Amino acid sequence: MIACLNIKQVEKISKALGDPYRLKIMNIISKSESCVQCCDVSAEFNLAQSTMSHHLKQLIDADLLIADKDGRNLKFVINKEVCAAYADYINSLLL
Amino acid sequence: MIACLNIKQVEKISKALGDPYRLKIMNIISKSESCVQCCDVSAEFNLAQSTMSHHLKQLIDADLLIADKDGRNLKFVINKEVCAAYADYINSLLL
DNA sequence: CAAAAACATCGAAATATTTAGATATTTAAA
DNA sequence: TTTAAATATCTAAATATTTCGATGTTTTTG
Repeated sequence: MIACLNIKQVEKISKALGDPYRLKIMNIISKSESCVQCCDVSAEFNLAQSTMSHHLKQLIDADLLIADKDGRNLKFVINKEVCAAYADYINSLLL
Repeated sequence: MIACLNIKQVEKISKALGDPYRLKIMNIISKSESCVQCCDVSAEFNLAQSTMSHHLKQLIDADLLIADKDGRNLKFVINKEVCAAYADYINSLLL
């Protein structure tokens, strides 16, 4: 039922999560009721816009976030399927 | 019931898992029936001994592996509690 | 259409990680 | 007790990542 990730995907996801800013971004988006915009996320950190863009790209490239372009804004949601599959992979290590 | 990890621990664990060799090490140790020795792990890879030692250290420092010194050998097992707590953290992102 | 807003991309500097070789330490075996 | 085996540590080179500023693109607004 849950998608299965290969080891390369797991590596990429782990790498994406291995940064304090990107972890916080995941938390912010996870906790928000609705979609979160890029500038909402940026506002939380003291980082250049290009840096934030880079971090978000890594989360999107790892399929942890789904980005939806809405005019000149980007909105994000957690990719629940991939997060669940990743958690599943980790849990499979302890079987 | 499951231990709760803080964001710094999650970052460290993610970083530790964000490398192909270290992921493979986790898989090898996970799949093995009994304890795995350092030299067993090294034999699977074409890496210098010092490099392997470095990778194993990172997994141990992240509390993903428990090392047990047995004479001049090191034996490893998966730290199931920490792995489970990590998977739990990931799952908490999709609530 | 010109200006502004939101985001992406590029280039370069700063920093961190990976890797190997040399050497050290600890324990077992001869 | 010398030697060998297993692992750790140190140093340095190679490589990768992070960060910013400058600039580019797209879309909205005046």
